[in-house]
Amino acid sequence: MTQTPTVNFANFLHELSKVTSAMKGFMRQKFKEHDVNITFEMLQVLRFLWGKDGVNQQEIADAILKDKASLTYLLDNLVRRKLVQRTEDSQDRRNKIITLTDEGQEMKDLIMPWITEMFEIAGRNIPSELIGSGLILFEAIYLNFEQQNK
Amino acid sequence: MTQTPTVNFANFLHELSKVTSAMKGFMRQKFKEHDVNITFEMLQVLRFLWGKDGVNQQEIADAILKDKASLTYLLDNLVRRKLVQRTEDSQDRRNKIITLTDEGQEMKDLIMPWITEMFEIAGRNIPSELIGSGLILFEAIYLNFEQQNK
DNA sequence: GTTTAATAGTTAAACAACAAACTAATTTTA
DNA sequence: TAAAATTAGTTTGTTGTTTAACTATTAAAC
Repeated sequence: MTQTPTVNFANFLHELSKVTSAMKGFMRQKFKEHDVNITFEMLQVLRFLWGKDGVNQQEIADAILKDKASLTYLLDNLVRRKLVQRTEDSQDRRNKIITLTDEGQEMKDLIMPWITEMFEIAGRNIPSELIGSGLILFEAIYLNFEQQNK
Repeated sequence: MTQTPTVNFANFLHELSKVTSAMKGFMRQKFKEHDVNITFEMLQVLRFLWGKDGVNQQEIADAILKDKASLTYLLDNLVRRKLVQRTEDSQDRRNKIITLTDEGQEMKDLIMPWITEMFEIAGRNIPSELIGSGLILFEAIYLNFEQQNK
């Protein structure tokens, strides 16, 4: 067990924010260049649906780490843009089933290459073992907080 | 030079979000428990000022990675809570100098231990070399995006 | 079987982020 | 020095997040 100096961790958080905003910024730039009127957060929803369509809001929320109130709001905006639609689930009327519209489905072909490009840039000249360490590190930190909240 | 699979990176982003929200959640919890009416973002401003008081808004914005419009808003909220004050800079009247009030200064003694605790929890049982790898990784990713935007 | 729990989704209010347009002050440059 | 460019800060509009209270529906417990 090693004691990690606080100052090191403060740096860590700072760099982490820089990476997050660089990635968001990259996508925002792409959207702007191609006149695609969506946000990074809406993309998170679409990206999930491109992989698995026809689920309820809670499942999307859990998958992309947002609460259900945020999802309601995000989906309102996606419905307004005619990219997804809500249907009531006749099996369980508490659920609303979210499906992509044709337009929402088609966006995949346009946008997925940008995501690939973003990850390609991010990982440029970085050994995959280093990415692996990052993953292990994140999981360890997250587990530490989980442990704390028990 | 190793090619990093996209799927790996998507995971990376996901875990990164989990860590970020665990940390924000931890602080939010502390604030709530002790009836401290500030947010994580306001804390970022205070934390900077505890280290260096009496600077203009842009310097704070650059240091904590926010744009100046967000800073205007955050400072409005901090002024309303009587934790900081704005003064016009007589040397350069474009500037507004931000200083802590006594109350804002005193909060340091209350809150800093929570930040230390947060970092202590985060780093529990994590070798400092792994944190070091994380830092190197972030800096590399960030530089990749910087390079891209030249 | 009726009461109680839990689950899915919505709403409202306060807070925050981002872009774009704006004012005011200072610096550069021609 | 006068015009142009830069810098600091504000404002507005749209979007996103969080908490808490709320409705409706389903499942569990008694």
